[in-house]
Amino acid sequence: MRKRIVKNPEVRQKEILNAAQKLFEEKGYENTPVEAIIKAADIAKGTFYYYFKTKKDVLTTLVENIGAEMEAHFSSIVANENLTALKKLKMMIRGTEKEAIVQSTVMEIIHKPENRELQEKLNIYSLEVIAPLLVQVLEQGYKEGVFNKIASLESIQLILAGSQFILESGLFELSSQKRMAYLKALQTMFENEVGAKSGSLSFISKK
Amino acid sequence: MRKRIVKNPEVRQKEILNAAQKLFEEKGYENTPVEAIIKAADIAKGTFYYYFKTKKDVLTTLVENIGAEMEAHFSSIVANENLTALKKLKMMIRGTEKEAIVQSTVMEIIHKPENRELQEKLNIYSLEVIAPLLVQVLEQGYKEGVFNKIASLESIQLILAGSQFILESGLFELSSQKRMAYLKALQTMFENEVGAKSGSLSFISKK
Amino acid sequence: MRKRIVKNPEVRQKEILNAAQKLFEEKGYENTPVEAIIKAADIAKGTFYYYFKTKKDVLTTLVENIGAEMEAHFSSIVANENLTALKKLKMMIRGTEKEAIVQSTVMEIIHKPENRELQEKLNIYSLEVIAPLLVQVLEQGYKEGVFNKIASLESIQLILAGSQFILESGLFELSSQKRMAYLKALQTMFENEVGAKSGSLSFISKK
Amino acid sequence: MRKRIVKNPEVRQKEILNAAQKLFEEKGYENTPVEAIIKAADIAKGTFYYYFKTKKDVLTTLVENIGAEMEAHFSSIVANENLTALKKLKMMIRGTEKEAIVQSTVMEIIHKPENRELQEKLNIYSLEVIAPLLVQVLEQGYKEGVFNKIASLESIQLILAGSQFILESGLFELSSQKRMAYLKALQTMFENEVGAKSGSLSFISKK
DNA sequence: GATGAATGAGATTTCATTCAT
DNA sequence: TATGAATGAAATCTCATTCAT
Repeated sequence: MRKRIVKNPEVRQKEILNAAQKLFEEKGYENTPVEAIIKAADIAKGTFYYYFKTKKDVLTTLVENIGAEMEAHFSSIVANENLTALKKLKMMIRGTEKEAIVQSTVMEIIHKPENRELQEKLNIYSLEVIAPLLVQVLEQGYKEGVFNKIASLESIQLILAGSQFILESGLFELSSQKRMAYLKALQTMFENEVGAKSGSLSFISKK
Repeated sequence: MRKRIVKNPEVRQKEILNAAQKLFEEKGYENTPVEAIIKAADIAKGTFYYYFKTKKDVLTTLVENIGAEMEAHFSSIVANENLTALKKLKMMIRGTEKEAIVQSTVMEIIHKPENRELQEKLNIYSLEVIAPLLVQVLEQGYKEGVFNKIASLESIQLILAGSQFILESGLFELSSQKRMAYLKALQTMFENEVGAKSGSLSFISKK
Repeated sequence: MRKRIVKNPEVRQKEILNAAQKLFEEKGYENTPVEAIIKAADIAKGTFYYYFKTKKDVLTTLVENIGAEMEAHFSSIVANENLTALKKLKMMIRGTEKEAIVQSTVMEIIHKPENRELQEKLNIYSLEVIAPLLVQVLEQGYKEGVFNKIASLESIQLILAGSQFILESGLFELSSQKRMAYLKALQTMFENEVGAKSGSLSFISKK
Repeated sequence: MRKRIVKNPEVRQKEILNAAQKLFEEKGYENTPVEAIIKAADIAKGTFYYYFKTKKDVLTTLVENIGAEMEAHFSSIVANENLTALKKLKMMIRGTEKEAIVQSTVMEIIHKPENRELQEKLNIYSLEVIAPLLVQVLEQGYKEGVFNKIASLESIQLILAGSQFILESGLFELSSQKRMAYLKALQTMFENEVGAKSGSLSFISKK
């Protein structure tokens, strides 16, 4: 029998989650047997089911955590008083170098078609949490005079949802030309929605 | 042992599809074991796999058929030379009474979150097939002078994808107020994209 | 974490036994997880295993206690110098009103087929402890002249074991007629074994 | 993947049963994991659960089969017109050399304490099937004049049940002396019940 | 003495899929 | 073409028991 290793439950749960995340990342959710998670986390099967009701439960928790990270990340951008609305928007849409790295892990997982489920949950999260933050930035932009309309939360969500489905779901194979065309469309729609000068949001479609 | 019942292959395949569609509708794709399909179709397991390579293959075929119906339906609208672009747009977006019925079956299936898979495939189909038809109508509208821009296929797809995810995925519980707000946003975006007079596409958000 | 509640060890053990007995009674030994016992006794798992080596150990202790009660009960009957052998025999086999109540709890537990284990252990106990007491009474009866043979311990045990298996195991569904037939057979066998007049032990089969 | 081996379902079931019986015999029911049966029968796990609902189901079927064998065996003895009642009784109780071998397999399984469950079922079977056959023989003996009473089915069942519990359950460790004492008691009880001359059933307790 | 996280063996279930007939 | 027994991977579930704190 394996040596009993007692740990702080939260730490243990975190470890299981980390192991699972790594595996989901590498193989996808469907292709990761619970057995693999157990081995990676170096725990007993019983322990797994002691911490999580089902395998899907791991996924849910994972997404919730990732979502919370995203929220923290974007919130901090929005809260930063030293940035202009445009700067913020750019950071939120394109990511900065540093943040891009943070994102990469998350996004790699998300962008695999096997991870549809994860993806979908995260998309929902984006719409519910990130979209309102975007709106805040747009309002700031309106105050700053770079935008002359305030886009509704709904329209932002529609655009976000659309771009997630098309650009990030991995359900479409997009040539870089195709992708660019979508980004251009996105840029235009955004500019329209906020009443920004044409081209002012060109960072959206800049490679 | 069951009596060996030989049937016209196409008939047999249709029977399996019908049985499967009904079950997917009721229970969702994931919650419908092949076992259930073969019972409903009154065939042996082997027969199922004689007609379909995999369970997913049934889904794919089903979606293709539904998609083809959708395409036929929308194509006929688009091809109808007696209709104005606005009429066509309205019919395509809202459906006429008759078509609404046709759609209902399809839509019932689609709107359940259990049917993620079915839904997604159909959404893709919509973007690939219906969106171009919509663009054709928009072009007709441009010629007719009701629109003063030609929206790009990409922007139409983005909008369509967004509204499908938010309004039709069943992933969000939408109060009728919320739904209305989204429809309004959709209307505005559409009007912006085609350069139509504000309110000219009010049918989108009319209850 | 639960507050650490320290109690008198004997009290604690008694509480665990009581909780277990109640559960075994209701659900049977096999269908009572240790989990249930600790909840009922409001203790931690570790505490359970501090007091009892195994789950079966609880059962054993329980049976020993019940057995000791039974022994005390029957011993007191046997030791009573004011009773004739026949009276004693009657009390031991039929029970008096008062004793019947005492027995009821025990017997309720015993008579369920789920409680095979408990039952079996108690049956063994009966054979080892009660049977010798019965023999003592038979010897008294011999001295009193109501019996003209002294039955061997072995024959008494065989009869006792048989009647326990058939009449009290709960493994057979017995109509009252059937049960009566067995009791009659039992009476006759007993009378034969002790050389009593036919009918002198009729209390065995009296309803 | 293992080569698919299709067999007549009855044959396959028999094979599983045989494998299980052998293992139960060697290790006992509780100590035989389903996994072991699967390996021994060289089948897939799915196949096991395709043929048997649960592990216990195997046991039940096994006992039913054994019971049927027993019945056939004893029935043939009873039906044999060339044998006297005493001969038959002897064969049924002691077994002939040949039959003893047949029995040995069965009995080895049964006599292990781990197999309580199997044992109990078989005991019940004995009482329901074998006891009536015994009564038939006793009736034959009555006609032949060797017995002068006809024992009731109930009394035979009580005796049988008692001897099974004490002598064959494995719940008691019996010295050969002790065993002999029980057999003697049994002999006497039997003689009493059928009104046979004392000693006429001495084969019961002959070593 | 007391706690509850951790263990791991094993039974079941679920199911898509394969293949000998 | 059609059949259904057979497969096996994987998810769960159930639990008695252990042990570091």
